[in-house]
Amino acid sequence: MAAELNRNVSGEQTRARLLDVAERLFAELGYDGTSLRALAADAAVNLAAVNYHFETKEALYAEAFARRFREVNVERDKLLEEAAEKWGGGVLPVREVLHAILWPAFCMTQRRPHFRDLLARNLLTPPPFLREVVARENGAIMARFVKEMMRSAPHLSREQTFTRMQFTAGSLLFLVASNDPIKVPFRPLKGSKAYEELLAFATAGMETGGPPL
Amino acid sequence: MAAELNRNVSGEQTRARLLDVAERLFAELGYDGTSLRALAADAAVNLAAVNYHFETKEALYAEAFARRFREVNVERDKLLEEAAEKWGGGVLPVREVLHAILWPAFCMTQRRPHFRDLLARNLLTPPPFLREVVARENGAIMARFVKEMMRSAPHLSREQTFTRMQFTAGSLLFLVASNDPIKVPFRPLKGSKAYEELLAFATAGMETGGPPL
DNA sequence: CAAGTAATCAAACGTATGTTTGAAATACAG
DNA sequence: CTGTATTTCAAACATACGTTTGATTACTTG
Repeated sequence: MAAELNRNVSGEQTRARLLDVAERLFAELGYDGTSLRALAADAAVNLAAVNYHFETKEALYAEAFARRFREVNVERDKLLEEAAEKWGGGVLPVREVLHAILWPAFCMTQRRPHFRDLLARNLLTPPPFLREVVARENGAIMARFVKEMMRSAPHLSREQTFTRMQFTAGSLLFLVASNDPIKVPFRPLKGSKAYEELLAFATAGMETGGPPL
Repeated sequence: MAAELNRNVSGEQTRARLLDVAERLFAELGYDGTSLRALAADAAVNLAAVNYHFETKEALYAEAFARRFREVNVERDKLLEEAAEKWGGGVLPVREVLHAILWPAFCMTQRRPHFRDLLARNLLTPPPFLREVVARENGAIMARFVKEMMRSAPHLSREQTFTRMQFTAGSLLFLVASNDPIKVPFRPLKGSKAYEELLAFATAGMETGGPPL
């Protein structure tokens, strides 16, 4: 009977430490490149603690990624709702819809470089055990924003809208992902300059007419 | 002395079989997910053949990826040269420059789904031993096309041009990469329709004015 | 044919991995 | 304090991996 209430005594601390270290190491070295021994040592916990608190290595990896990903999507929903209120039920400008989906992800990747790397690793080619999670989570947010975008860009078909939203997502990821500037005689734009550029690019691409059939 | 000429007796066959199987398995299962034993078995060669013909697993992986990547970039250069001739030294339309860089990659990923998956795995988050190769190869092609694009889009700064070319690359990758349509109530555009959409999106994004400073 | 190089093969080496186990320690309830 | 559930710990388990080795076969050259 003495349960359900004494959860956050000490176990929560090691659990949290494991998640944080997992986020960093998995981001830097990938899933296979990170051993649970190195992870446990870095978190200063016993090796068996991983299996005790997360059952398996895969579950730890999935949780480390999914918790930030969900944060981003919650924020996206919030921004979209706020924009909808601001425009009083009317049609949102394309730029406003794009901002709602891009800004939370941009902020999170700027604030947390490790999540940025996890995103780059898992959005296009997630490990098999993560495919379902990514597909569901990303599918839900896509469905919501495509529906909204179709109101803002009525010149696009359903498939066109979805496809161009994919372009937008790809642009975002390539902007934030660590292209190390070595070997390239350019420095990419940084910070707000970079975000303005992304928004301008995606808005123009979204607003342009379809190809001549 | 009896060397340098009897190279393609039988060794070339196993070498080629290994490369083809490597392309497929590495694409499907990733670098760590593919064991040399499974690879050799699939290619119907002895396990030690891999180390004999390629020295290491990493070298095999790098070669399997780089050979197609180089094919694409050679084609890109060719298309850009042809376009330059066609426009007689004048300024190329933005759309023409984009076509030269997008079309070869689009074709290759359509014809070879395995290379498409390798591209998705290695363009953003390559294994450490491949970072230099990708950076050099991709950096060279980027430098050439940014230089050309700056003539076609003189309203953009050097950094803007580079950044928007990154957007374009991201759009391309997200178009071709296998987003399995499960969990999403949309079907992405396919084939030439999809390519037209990509070109329209990127052209509009490239041609739009910069953000107000 | 004879000699020498290239290629194939079965077997073993050394090592690193995720997970499990059972006991010891810690914290809390009655 | 006593007893119970939660958490930590050192050790071992079972297995899979990339690579190397040394012998054997296939082939080309002189």
